Amino acid sequence: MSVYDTLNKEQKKAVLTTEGPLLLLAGAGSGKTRVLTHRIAYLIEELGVSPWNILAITFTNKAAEEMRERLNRIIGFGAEQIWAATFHSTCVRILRRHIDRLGFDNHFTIYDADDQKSVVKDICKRFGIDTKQTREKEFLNVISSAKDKLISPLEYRSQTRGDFTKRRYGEVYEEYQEVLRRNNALDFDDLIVKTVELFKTCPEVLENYQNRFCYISVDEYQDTNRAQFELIRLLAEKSRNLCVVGDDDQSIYKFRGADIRNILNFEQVYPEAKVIKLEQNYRSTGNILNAANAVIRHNKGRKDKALWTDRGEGSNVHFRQFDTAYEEADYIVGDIVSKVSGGTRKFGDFAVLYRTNAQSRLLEERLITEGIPYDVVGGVNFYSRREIKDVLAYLKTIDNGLDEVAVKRIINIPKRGIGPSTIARLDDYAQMRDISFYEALEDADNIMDLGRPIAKINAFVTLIRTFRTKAEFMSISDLILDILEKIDYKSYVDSFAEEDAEDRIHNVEELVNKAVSFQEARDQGSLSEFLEEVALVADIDNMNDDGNRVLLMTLHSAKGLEFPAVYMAGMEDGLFPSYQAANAEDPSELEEERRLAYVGITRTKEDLTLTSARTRMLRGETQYNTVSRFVKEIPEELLDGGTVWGRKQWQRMGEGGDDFGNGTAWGRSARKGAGSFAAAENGSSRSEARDFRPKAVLRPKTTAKADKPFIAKGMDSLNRLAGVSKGMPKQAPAAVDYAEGDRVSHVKYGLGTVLHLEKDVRDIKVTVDFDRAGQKIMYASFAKLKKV
DNA sequence: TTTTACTTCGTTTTT
DNA sequence: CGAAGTAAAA
Repeated sequence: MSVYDTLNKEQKKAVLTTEGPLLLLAGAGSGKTRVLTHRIAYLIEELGVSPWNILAITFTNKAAEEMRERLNRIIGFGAEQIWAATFHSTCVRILRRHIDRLGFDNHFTIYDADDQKSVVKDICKRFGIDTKQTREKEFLNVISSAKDKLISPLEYRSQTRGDFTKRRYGEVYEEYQEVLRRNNALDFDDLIVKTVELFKTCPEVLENYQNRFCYISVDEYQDTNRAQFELIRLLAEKSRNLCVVGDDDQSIYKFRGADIRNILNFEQVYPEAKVIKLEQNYRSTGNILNAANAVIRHNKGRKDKALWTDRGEGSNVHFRQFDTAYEEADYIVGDIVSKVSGGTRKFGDFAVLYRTNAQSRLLEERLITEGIPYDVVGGVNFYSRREIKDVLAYLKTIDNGLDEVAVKRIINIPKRGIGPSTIARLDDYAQMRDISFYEALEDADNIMDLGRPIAKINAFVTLIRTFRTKAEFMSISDLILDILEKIDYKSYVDSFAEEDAEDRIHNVEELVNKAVSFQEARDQGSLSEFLEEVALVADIDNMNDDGNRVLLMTLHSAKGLEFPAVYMAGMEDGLFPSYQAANAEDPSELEEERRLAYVGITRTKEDLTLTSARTRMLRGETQYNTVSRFVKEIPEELLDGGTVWGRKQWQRMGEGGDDFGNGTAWGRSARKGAGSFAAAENGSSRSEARDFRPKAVLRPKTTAKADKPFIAKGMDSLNRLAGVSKGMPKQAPAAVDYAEGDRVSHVKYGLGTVLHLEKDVRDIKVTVDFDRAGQKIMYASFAKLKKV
């Protein structure tokens, strides 16, 4: 039993409390994952519970993966039988089996935000709704929050009968669901909602899962919404062995429907529930913890608790204020460099956290010029890149012809001369005959007033048919490559994106690689499975910590992670807390921001630095901000304000700064006064070397960003970024100077062995087995492999 | 039908 | 400032 002796008293109690409902209030860094995994191990090894009867739910794939890894390590046998997955993937797995009972086809596709938006856009057009007055996003917000609360279109309508505008929302909601059904598609919220619906309409299916999942645990419980609560409630109804783990102070997803009452009222719903608090923190030093406690104390309506540690005080929390955001970035990067060269830290020890994704840009620019390896988590999701979505739309069309959004996306990609008016005609026809859009395409010959485009449509249908046949026997990666070749995607990309064509092709190659590794992992998974996996990954899931790189991410993405040294940048009122949260009439919005600050602070093990800038460019305008109130909530004795900007000074300035009207100068006057260029250059030219544009050089396009294993290696990568390739041959090389079996090197992946060479229509397809990065397939003209 | 030139508008946060 | 969307021209 020695394994369990490493736990503290409360942790041990939590591990041993296996029967009945259990609420585990686990503060940041209190070892909750450890408790969860040990608890499961205890169930299996000491109580003889079958791994097959255990369900462990998390929010991110990364967390699920970590859970599985740890379980593998501590459980000798059968760990892989434990169902450890996210809410969403759990639901997909269940729905793939049973959704036909709800009138869907089991090959349903999953819609992301883009797809949802185009559905709503289409509806608005048909309903004659002006999307300038009410944006698509607004409708989607309403729909999503209704779904979070398990309110069906019907219920929504009856609840909002009196209100004219809301009735409108109801109509759109209803039609939206109708369209999704026709397209055989589900959005993210539907995954949960439909599973609940399935359980409620098919008791025997529910019972089946109730019998299987005898022990259920849910991580990050404070972030669950009503629908997720209901899902869990149903599953646990029979066994009532439900262990939820959460921290109300870390609830930061209210905007996504998280209902904190799930955790606050747990004991009412489960009167027999036991409650255990974990308050000992094993992560941070005393000063950091006290700072975190001091900040969160300003929130009302939280479960009372205070983290403590028996580690020493550690160093103070650092705070620096700068004139401009450039100087802020400059300082952070410089500080990292000096600590690394001083030998106290390595790059991988650092994380820079910020409120909004846009803030990453400046930091990246500095990091690149300093040649520091870094990763950005988030930003534009890999799978929402235009080029990736194009390819995926082809795959979706092949897999599920009912998915109208996908078909419409690619019907004219590359340009085939099928324009909006033709599509409108096809739409009308489909509507009239009550068939799907794709079926209308197949029926093009019978549509009278179509005219010339008929031939083009037929060609498209034939193309898709060919792909469908090939999909039967081809691997997914080969299918993708075949699609790329047949539609000549490369020239298409060249035509619409001259500058960053290379990056885009690179991204597509990366997708091929993902397909390869997917198939290796799953031993030939189906196309549906691939598309589903792709739809459910978040950016954080792709993060691998084995690179010794500085990490940049939003505070939201940082939840659940920890780092020896953390910078929280942009600690300014108006940015963090955000302008709208600070000015909202509902004080809970500000409290949510404060929890975010709490999350950020508690990511830190040893070194925490808070920074802010007096001036910051936001959408082309200069904004004047005062120091964040969250900084001011930290007691003076825990802070170390540096020599130049002592606390007194910034406090005085902060108070004076209020003249700016909460620190924000929104008016156009600021810009006009400075002249349209001056505003942009002000900050940079004044502070010496900040003007290192042309920006085309440093930041070709956002595409380069999340292309994640991006290692800035001095000039090499700078040249790559600078688009030096522009002068390079666009046309593929007729031959390459390496052959199968040769050793080659790649800018990004390093050394590898050429496995296979294949001549394409206009390029050479190279398969390389890289020592570090594994097997990759790439086009010779873009890969620029060097023989070694 | 496609390309271009111009206008508008926005930033929280994401499974 | 830039992306994205709209109106007009080719």
